[in-house]
Amino acid sequence: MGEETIMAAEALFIRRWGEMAARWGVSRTMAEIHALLYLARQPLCTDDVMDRLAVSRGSASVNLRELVNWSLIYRVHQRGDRKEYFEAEKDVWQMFEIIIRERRRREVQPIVETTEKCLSMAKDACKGVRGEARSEAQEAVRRFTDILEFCDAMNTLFLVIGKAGYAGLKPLAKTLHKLVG
Amino acid sequence: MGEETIMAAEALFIRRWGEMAARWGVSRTMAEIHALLYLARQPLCTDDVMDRLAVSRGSASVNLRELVNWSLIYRVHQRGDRKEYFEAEKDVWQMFEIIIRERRRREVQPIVETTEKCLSMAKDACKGVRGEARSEAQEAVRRFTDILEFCDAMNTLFLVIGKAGYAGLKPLAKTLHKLVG
DNA sequence: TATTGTTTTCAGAAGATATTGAAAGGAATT
DNA sequence: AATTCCTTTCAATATCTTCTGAAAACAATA
Repeated sequence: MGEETIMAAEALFIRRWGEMAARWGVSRTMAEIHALLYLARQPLCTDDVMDRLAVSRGSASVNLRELVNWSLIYRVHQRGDRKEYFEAEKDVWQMFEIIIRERRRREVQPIVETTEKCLSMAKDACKGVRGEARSEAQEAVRRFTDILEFCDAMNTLFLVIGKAGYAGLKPLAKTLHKLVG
Repeated sequence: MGEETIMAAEALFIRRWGEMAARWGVSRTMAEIHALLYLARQPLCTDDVMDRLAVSRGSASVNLRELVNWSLIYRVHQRGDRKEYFEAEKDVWQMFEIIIRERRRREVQPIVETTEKCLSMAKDACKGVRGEARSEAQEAVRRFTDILEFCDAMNTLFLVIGKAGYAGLKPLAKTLHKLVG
């Protein structure tokens, strides 16, 4: 006992981590590899990943590269071995920051830019018309503005959280608790 | 001019909103319907949705129901009309709260529960072994604990944000800015 | 340079997810 | 009770995503 229990716990965690990721638009295998490396005590190579997760070499290669792109794992080398090994970022707060930063850049930036463009179009439309059509345009202006203001507030919030850092998070939350009631 | 510009702006926004959602694991059509209703000045019926987005009756029906389940849109009725109409929640902050609450319940709760179970397994494993195997188990305990502590901190944070409400968010962010430097 | 070990690529296969459209189900009206 | 209008359901289909495995590319060593 002991060894097998650990393996079972790891397998359980890896599976769930993958399932969760799938629901957030991240490939299951990529997340499973990430979880495997997060739990591993030493760097693993492609074959280790293939064996532990039963995936093909192609899939392991592609997903490992993607994880390296996200900076969630690092390439490391072992002296006297030609193989490449991979090691996960183990700091959970760091992981969080990386994921937020990347997803914001890739997935919220575009919607913000589009909404800004839509807002400007709606404002133009306002000028050109009177009556019913105008009040419709004004309504559109309001909706787009609401979205943008929300994004702005969230932006500030994450900026602050980032600055606070992990250490600062708990005291931060406590302070807020008082502040807010 | 004016009318067409507004339509163009709305179409642009709807498309982008759908694309973004797809990357967060939400069906594109469902998000497009949501965006359409968010922008609409009056409630729309199933046929309106079918016409504007060029989707089938089945798809419209399923996705509308799902949006109602999420409480992101409401069923409304128009006097003298047997059709059902749908109206979106227009308060962006409310939308945000609904989405966060639901996704947490559906998608983060499971990983937290699993991790708790994994932690307890790892702790058990610790007791049963000595030497190398034990230090491996201890490492696992640390990793699982890190995840759980992070989730806990995030939990508190969102609790506070929820309490602050939208009105409170901007002053909150400002206060924090000073607090954090 | 040939050999050997390793990683990457990518066309085709498999799998997962979303959509369609027609039929069945409900409910108000005549 | 029959008709009409509207919504839901679901099997078949289409679409989109991910994986596989073998070949090509690359790189270190002999």
